[in-house]
Amino acid sequence: MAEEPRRRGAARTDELLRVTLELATESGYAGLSIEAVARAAGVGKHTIYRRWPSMAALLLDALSRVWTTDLDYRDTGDVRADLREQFLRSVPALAAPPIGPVYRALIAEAQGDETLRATLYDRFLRTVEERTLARIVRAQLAGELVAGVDLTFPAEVLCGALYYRHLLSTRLPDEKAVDALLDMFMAAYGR
Amino acid sequence: MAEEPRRRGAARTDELLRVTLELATESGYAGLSIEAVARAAGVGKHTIYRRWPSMAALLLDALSRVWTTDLDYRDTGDVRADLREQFLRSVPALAAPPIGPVYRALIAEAQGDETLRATLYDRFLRTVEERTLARIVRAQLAGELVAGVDLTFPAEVLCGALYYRHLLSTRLPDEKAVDALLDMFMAAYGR
DNA sequence: GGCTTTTCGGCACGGTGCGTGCCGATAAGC
DNA sequence: GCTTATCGGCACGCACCGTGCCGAAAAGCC
Repeated sequence: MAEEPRRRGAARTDELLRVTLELATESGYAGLSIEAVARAAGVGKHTIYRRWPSMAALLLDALSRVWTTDLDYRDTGDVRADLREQFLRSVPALAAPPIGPVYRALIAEAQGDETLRATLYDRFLRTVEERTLARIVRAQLAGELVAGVDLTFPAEVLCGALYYRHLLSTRLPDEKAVDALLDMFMAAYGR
Repeated sequence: MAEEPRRRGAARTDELLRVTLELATESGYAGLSIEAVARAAGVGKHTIYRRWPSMAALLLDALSRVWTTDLDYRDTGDVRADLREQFLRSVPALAAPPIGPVYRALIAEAQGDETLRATLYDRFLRTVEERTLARIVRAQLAGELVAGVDLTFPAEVLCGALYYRHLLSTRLPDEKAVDALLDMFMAAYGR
């Protein structure tokens, strides 16, 4: 039994993030606590507290590891099809472990912590809104959407409608919902 | 010191809901626990557990007491103005105590409890969506909106966009956001 | 290579809330 | 006036929080 030497520093940090995601996958939302991560990693709690001030901070970093940038929209020249594909692709990705449980845990903690709510928005949701905005602005410049309209809020509405279902209902956004959302968007701004 | 006789039965139940709302107003989200309610009401924990199986159940009933039915839309014949008025009116009502803290506490608990999430949706959000739908269907029948379109999803999108801001961002829906949302809705379905 | 410094795992602590069990007291129902 | 259900109070074991202290082990330095 060759004893693995104790890892330290950056290697430990990385391993802790990995263990956190594993734990989220196996135990789900309910099992996510600092004690549980320490136990699963065979680590003292100090080793975690030295790196992150709270469970929320740890979860934010863990989420960053898997919040892949493949949320980028394609640009086939058909804005409706590109939005549709991306929306439908993001639904299972957001709901499945490890993203789903970690995300839910953060949302829950953020309800009682205004600062965390702002951080969560800045690090994840704002990016989603911005990329959505970028894609529809490109469509606007290409003549697919009406010109002369500020699309910032419409981009937010598109994202908001999807997250509303994720977080507040038990129905995930399905094809029907996504199509209806895009119907509304295209009816408003399509040409 | 005329001792108030111990209240029992329905009177106690009512008082406990009142105390819960008071506690939410004074201590906010963080102070909401069964122990805290029992302490504030001068009551044994059993007295609460006998009535509600969990904090979430207690909060749901408490929320019902203040989730006033004044979320009803007016019907002045101008659907955009009626929606706008109602949206702007609901924003501070949802954010302020006691609704704000209680609602946040429920959202937080619902993240780890699928059943609660469904109950929360059924008892509150669905009503909001249905009343919104009813108002815009009336407008459709009155010829204010285009005919022959199913407005179920658009009603959900309207509500979803507002709740998205409430729960996931630090910016409450303001006049600009509501106007932009209504711009999109009217551009899509107005005549 | 030997020494110092930092990080490590392990353990224990007090604090808080959970959900339950057991009291003797008290109000309600008959 | 007597029975019965509910009451408040207290205690328990459990879990997690965030912190402190320990001796061991790795990393860094000369």
